[in-house]
Amino acid sequence: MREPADILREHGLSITAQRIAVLRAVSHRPHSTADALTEEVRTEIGAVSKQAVYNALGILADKGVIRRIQPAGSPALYEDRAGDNHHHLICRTCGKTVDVDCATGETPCLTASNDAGFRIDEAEVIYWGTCPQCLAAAARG
Amino acid sequence: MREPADILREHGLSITAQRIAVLRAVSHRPHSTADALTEEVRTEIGAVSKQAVYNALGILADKGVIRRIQPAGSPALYEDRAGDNHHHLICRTCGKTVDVDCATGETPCLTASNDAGFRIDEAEVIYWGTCPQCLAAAARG
DNA sequence: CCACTTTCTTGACTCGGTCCACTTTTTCGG
DNA sequence: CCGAAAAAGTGGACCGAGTCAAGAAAGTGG
Repeated sequence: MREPADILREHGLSITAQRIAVLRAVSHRPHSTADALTEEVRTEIGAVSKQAVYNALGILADKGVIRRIQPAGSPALYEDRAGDNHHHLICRTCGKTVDVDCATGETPCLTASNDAGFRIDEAEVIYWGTCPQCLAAAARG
Repeated sequence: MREPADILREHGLSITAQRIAVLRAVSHRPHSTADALTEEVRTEIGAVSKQAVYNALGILADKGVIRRIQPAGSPALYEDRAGDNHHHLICRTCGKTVDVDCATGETPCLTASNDAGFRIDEAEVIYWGTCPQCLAAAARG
């Protein structure tokens, strides 16, 4: 990821320590919750309000700089890989989340079998399963 | 859907007025929130506690009788079409939710391009877009 | 450097959902 | 049928994630 300040400038956003730290945190720890990112930001700049973090995450997600994913039964996660509409694979046991590219190409799966007249702009895909570690743990008993 | 009481019996669940009414409500109004279903159940049997509804929805979803979907930014929705792993198409503007069958077959999309060693058991797909009505409304301006 | 806009802070609050202690129903063996 | 024992339901407190709102503190542009 490029310099956080540049990214903010390019999107016409004011440049603040909080936003820069949030961007760094997302980039450094993708697939983290707002809470975890707040922690990370605090270790970097000392203090932030939870609101500032939500604010930054919200506007950055709006601008398409970062991406928000909201898996069922979990708080929202944020990642800096945005704009390529890749998908996610989540472990039901430990919650580990990994990126997956879609087999069908660049802007994948954007065609439903029957679109019912909708204009579709995004296909969100989450694969649920069990990660290798948890599989091994289960096998051991 | 078959007789609610039979369904409950088949899954070894006690037969209660609340559960029957919940099943009927889900069947009658698919893609509803727990709250809306509680309303529906109340008109049918007079009163239920919110807990009883959550309880019934939870256990029925566990048994695979109904399916729970949790779109980003919305409370969970429930539907009685379960077990065929179909997908959903949701309007960003009005929230209308419709079912879509997957183009690729019976148990669709269960293969990620790179499974990272996970054992995948479900592929959850949500198409986001704008429904015909909202498109028309936007065009009128 | 100053006015003005944007952002941050703090703290209350909402919403969806869960927990818990207790009462009511169901179920099932006699 | 009847009467435990088990399963569900009730009501109310509670929780976590996220939002709202008002005032304080930057950032921005002339």
